[in-house]
Amino acid sequence: MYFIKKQFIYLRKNLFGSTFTPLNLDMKNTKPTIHDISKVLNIDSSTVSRALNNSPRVSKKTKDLILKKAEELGYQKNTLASNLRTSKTNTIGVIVPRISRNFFSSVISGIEETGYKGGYNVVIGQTFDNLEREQKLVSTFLSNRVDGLLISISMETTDYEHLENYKKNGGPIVFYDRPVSLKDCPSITINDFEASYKATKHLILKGCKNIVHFSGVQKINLYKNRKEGYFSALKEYNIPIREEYVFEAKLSEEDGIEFAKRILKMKHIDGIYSANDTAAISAIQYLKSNGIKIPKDISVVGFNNDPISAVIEPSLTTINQPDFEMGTIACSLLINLIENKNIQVQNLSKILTSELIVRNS
Amino acid sequence: MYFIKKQFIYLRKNLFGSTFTPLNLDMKNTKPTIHDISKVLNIDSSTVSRALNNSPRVSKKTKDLILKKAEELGYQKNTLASNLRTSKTNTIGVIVPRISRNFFSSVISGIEETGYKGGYNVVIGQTFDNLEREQKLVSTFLSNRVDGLLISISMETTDYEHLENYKKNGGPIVFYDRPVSLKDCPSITINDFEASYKATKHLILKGCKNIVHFSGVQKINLYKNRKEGYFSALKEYNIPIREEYVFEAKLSEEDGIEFAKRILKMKHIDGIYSANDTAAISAIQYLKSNGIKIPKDISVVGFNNDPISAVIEPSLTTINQPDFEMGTIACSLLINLIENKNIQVQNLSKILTSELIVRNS
DNA sequence: TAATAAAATACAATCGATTGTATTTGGTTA
DNA sequence: TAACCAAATACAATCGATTGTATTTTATTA
Repeated sequence: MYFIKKQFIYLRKNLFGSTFTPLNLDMKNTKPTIHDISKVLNIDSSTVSRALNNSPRVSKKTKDLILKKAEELGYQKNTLASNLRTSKTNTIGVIVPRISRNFFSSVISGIEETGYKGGYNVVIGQTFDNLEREQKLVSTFLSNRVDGLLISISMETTDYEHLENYKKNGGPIVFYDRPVSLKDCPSITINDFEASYKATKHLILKGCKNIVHFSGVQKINLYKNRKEGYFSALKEYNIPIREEYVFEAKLSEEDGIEFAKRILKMKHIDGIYSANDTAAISAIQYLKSNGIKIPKDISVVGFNNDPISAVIEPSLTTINQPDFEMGTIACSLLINLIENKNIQVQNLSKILTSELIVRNS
Repeated sequence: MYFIKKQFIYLRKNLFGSTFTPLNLDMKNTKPTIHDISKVLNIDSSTVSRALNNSPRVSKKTKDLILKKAEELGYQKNTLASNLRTSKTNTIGVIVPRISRNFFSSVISGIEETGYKGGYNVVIGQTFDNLEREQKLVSTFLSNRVDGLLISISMETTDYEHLENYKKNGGPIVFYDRPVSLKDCPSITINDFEASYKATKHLILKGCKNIVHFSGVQKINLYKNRKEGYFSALKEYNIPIREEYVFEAKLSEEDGIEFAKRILKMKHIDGIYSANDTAAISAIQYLKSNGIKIPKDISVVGFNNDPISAVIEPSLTTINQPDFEMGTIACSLLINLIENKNIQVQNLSKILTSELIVRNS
């Protein structure tokens, strides 16, 4: 029996073209498996597996033998098989609105850094702020058995069934930047309220009386909090709160231009606090091209500290967020949840602090 | 036998807490499989599998029955098992120097777009221009049995063993932006030579006589080609080629500043042609802060058409590349290679055309 | 109605690694 | 040297879906 097996291997390795080759199929799949190693060395595949995983149940002598042969044959573990058996993929799914936004790509870098250190692969998907895409991504991640999910929800997301489904059948979820209050799902966010308060106060102290606020979709807590912070500063300085001073949109470049047009019509606006830099910057450009002097006529504060904000003239006063750090913290928290199933999820959420960067706008 | 099986299912589904439950293990893994459907309906699992894959070998009647029950049980295919059996993952691996660069995130968007349309998941990894990271990523993609690879190599990559290994044991490779001449691996690039020629010519026609060139690592063809294009324009206008006018580095922000310092020392430089916008922009800023007028004293042309290039003052003349398109073309070519194993790989490479965008620098 | 073809379904092996249990080997003690 | 224990290894089931082959059922024709 042993001899036959050994001979079989021999044929397989050396007589490809020969008529003696058992099956042509063998030519396709030349990748060696633990069974190949097992047959060549006449050692059971279970021992081979244990040796490759450095189990204490295998003697050093056979371990060396197996490792050497594995190297020699160019063996590489078939992760698919391993994952199937252990029902663990060592993969983290990341869902992000769009990677082209500097803030998000920095968060991703933080996530990857921590993920790789912890032995996890990181898989990234973009939603482009589209709900359908988000659902599809979550579903893909679920059927690919990603061990856990890091997500910043899309602007269109109001229904959380896909997330609840993942939580139930997939694994833990950690929200970052744009949280959702879902049972047992912690979130890593920044102190939007305080940051907004500081930003608005900065404008007030510079003498602005009529400050508009560029805001995003209110279903996203982050934008609500930023609006509240803006209100709170106005209140403190006895400036009347006027709902018509709050502009809502997706805060794209086009939205910024749209808002700038509105401001020109309103005539008496002297301050802008925008919930992101993208809209602030396009608004500044439009206003400048229409003869408005920044900051003489209108002062502007943005949010995110995009690289462009330092380059535009005048350079943009904005809020800097600990983006990379947000990624590392969210990721290590998620890994913690994946590996310690019985952890208490209460009080795991974290609010990071951001800072106002005063520039020339 | 049948009855026992059926009863087993019954226990499993309804008597969780009961002492009659066969095994506690069952409580962990509640995700239904085709075997669960098979048992409940008393239909063989092979038929269930075929029904779910809409095989013509199953009658419409049983198909409906199975699909309904699958829906009812909340069945979701275990992709791991499927992938293991078919040894296909329907996944494309993308390796990118860094996603934070606008050019690359646009390429990725193009790749995702095409990938999803073709039924492929897209997995992204960043190298940060580090060889070790690149090798690790390729190895991870290989052992995760990604169906094909799209890669823009890192600046440190001079040895291609990891890629050859993937090609041999993994699947097809398509290069984009930064190609490597590896057997049977086509590439999608842009006409760097012509674009550079045009950019340099533009500076010459504006009256520049002493034009320096910011270049990248010469091992990367792209930078070599851009340098050649620059030389070729100089030659055509009988401007002496001076090797000391070519600055080489990784073209980071810091490199741009470093280069600007050199230019200040050289005194007589009146033109800069940079192989990317990042370095061009930081150089402009440094030069401006040192009293140089752009473009009066020194004219500048960049490469990439980063969003910042339109915002900086003066706005930067640069080369716009069809980034999104590069992604879609590279991806559909790769899918083609994955699905048609016997395709002729000759002449599949493609060179896209880019255009000079004249602004105020 | 019997014979036959075609359609529908069941059987069983497989993908490659993991892991609980059983068996063998080698060393130690009485 | 027999008895015993621990270390090392082998056996066999399993993860969940797929797929070639065999069998059963149904429909069709003579």
